[in-house]
Amino acid sequence: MATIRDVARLAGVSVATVSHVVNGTHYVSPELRQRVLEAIEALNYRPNRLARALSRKAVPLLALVVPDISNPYWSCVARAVQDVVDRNGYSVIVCSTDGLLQREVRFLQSLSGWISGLILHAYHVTHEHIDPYMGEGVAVVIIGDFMAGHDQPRTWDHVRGDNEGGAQAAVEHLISLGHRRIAFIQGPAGTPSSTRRLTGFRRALERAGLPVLEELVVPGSYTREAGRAGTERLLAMPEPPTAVFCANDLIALGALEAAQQLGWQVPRDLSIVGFDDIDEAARARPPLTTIRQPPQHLGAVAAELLMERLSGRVEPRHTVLEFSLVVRESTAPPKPTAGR
Amino acid sequence: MATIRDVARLAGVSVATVSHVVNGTHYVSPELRQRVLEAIEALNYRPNRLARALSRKAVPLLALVVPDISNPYWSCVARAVQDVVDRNGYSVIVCSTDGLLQREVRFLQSLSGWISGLILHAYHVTHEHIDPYMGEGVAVVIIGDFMAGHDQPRTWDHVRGDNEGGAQAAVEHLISLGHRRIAFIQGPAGTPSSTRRLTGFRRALERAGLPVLEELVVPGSYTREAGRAGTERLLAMPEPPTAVFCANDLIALGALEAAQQLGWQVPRDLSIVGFDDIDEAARARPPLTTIRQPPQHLGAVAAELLMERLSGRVEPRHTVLEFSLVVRESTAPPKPTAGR
DNA sequence: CTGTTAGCGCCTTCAG
DNA sequence: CTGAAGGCGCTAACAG
Repeated sequence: MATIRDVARLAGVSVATVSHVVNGTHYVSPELRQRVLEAIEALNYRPNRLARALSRKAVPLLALVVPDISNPYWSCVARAVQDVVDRNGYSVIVCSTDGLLQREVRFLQSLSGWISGLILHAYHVTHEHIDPYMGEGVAVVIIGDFMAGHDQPRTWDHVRGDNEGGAQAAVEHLISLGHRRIAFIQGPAGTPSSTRRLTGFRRALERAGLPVLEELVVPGSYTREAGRAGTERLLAMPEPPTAVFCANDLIALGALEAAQQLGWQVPRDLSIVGFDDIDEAARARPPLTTIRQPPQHLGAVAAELLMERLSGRVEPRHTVLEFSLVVRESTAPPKPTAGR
Repeated sequence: MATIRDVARLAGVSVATVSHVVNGTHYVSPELRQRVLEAIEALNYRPNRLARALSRKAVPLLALVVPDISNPYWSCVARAVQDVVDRNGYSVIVCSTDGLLQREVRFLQSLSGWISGLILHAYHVTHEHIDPYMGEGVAVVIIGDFMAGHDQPRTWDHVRGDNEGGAQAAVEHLISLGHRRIAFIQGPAGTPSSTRRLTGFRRALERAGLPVLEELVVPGSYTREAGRAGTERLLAMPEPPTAVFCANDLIALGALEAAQQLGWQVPRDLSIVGFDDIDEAARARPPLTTIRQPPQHLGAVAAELLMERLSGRVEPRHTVLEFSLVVRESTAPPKPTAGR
């Protein structure tokens, strides 16, 4: 590997000049510039990124840690992050943890010291896990809720959606349509987002003076399959629900498929509402009523917070994204004869 | 951040001594050792990985680039790689490309210069993409087939399964059971693995003197959903196949579900065979007949090749993994009355 | 505008 | 066994 000195020697200039043309950090006369460029070409010189980072005291590498990059929600977040970050000259390493604490920690470990910033959706990980690995130097932004009962992000930036509020609004929409037997298909057990969406679900019911029917709250995960399974189970009940609120759009999409396959018409026989408003939600047939909290927005905001931090801001910022209810065609009043 | 000099000063020793106790690279008297350890503790000293890497001329970071980490096949490969690599003191960054050339290239770009080794399943990427980014210094091992028609891995290590042979064996198994109308649900269009499995499928048919019925070769992707969809399509034909060979186990699992949901009994009404033998294959009901080519093996071999390379081997190695046909309970002779 | 020089933080001979 | 000194490849002041 050729070094900057080799280039300087071949071009007959000093290393500083080479550095300047490489980094565009200073004016260099066209002639010298040309000679330098030729030398670089001839030697196939590539700056050593390690040395550069050590010298600049700044690593142009960022990490994004999410539970499941194959979930369209997260891949959308990732894309948004990359866009913002690219424009600022950083690269980002995306890590998928499958929601496993062990893998979350492992990533932090192996990344520690190699990145200057981190965007993290923490299923499990909390301050005590992160602090030892990510010291002073690194900027951390948390996306999504921390576990309830744990310390909330303190020194870091934090951006999250309003899970409780969104869930509540979704269920209130169903109630206002006249639904009384409303089911909830949950996300992965014990995760902050799903837990909070459940809270919102309960609250809406309580506020309307409706009972929370525990048998209509079924476990799940953030997948289409879980939506299918949960729906099949719900619709097989002696007294099935007339509406189902799903912890995210993927679940809702699965619910839609399952219901249709079983011969139920949506929304005539069953209303379905999702959460997030991923791209596919609008493309479903019927298009999905959902809580809009676009992942690209989340990703962009998180990345921007990170950029700000990296360029000097010190006081932590805590952002709650706004949501909106998007009423499309998967919800309608229940049939006059309740149940089936 | 405390540096090694701070520690040395506080402990009243030289930096070399600190370095030796940190790295266990030399005997240090118990007394000094203790003092150093205490200083490290007191200062919360952590070696700067960048500086260490620059000095040692060796980065302890590796990357694994795969199309889809949420696919159990690849996550299994990843786990195997991590195990091997961990034992050797390396960390590995896992990147999921979704099979997009753009993302493959982007990773190479951003990783270039930060890793000392790379394990890569290339859907699209070839020498011309990789060479510019991964120079002399980095060890590359390719897993799986390169695109046909492109240069095969030259200077790098290469480990792959026998896609053609495996597919051929699978189909021969079906033929030997008496099947004549055999369908194939493909993987993603144009990918090396799926293309080669199709070749094996064709060859088995041809060798047995059977016609290749093009309408029974349906497009797909390496997902359960594709298996479902393909199967629904096949079984809706006026003259449906009596057996279906799936480009991987995930597809086969989807096929199984779809067939059962449509009221077909497997294997009585339809034989199904998969490829790979992921863990779920044996747990399916009925357990899946498949081509065993265990991903953990692939991962382990790839990682070991990488380790060897990193510790000095120079001549490239090219390994073809053996496969075996695992006959379980998803295949049987066709019903006497062919078709349905 | 260009060249010289002193680090960045660590490792590693090489004397003592 | 321990400490001093040089170097990894690059950047950034600071002279000239």
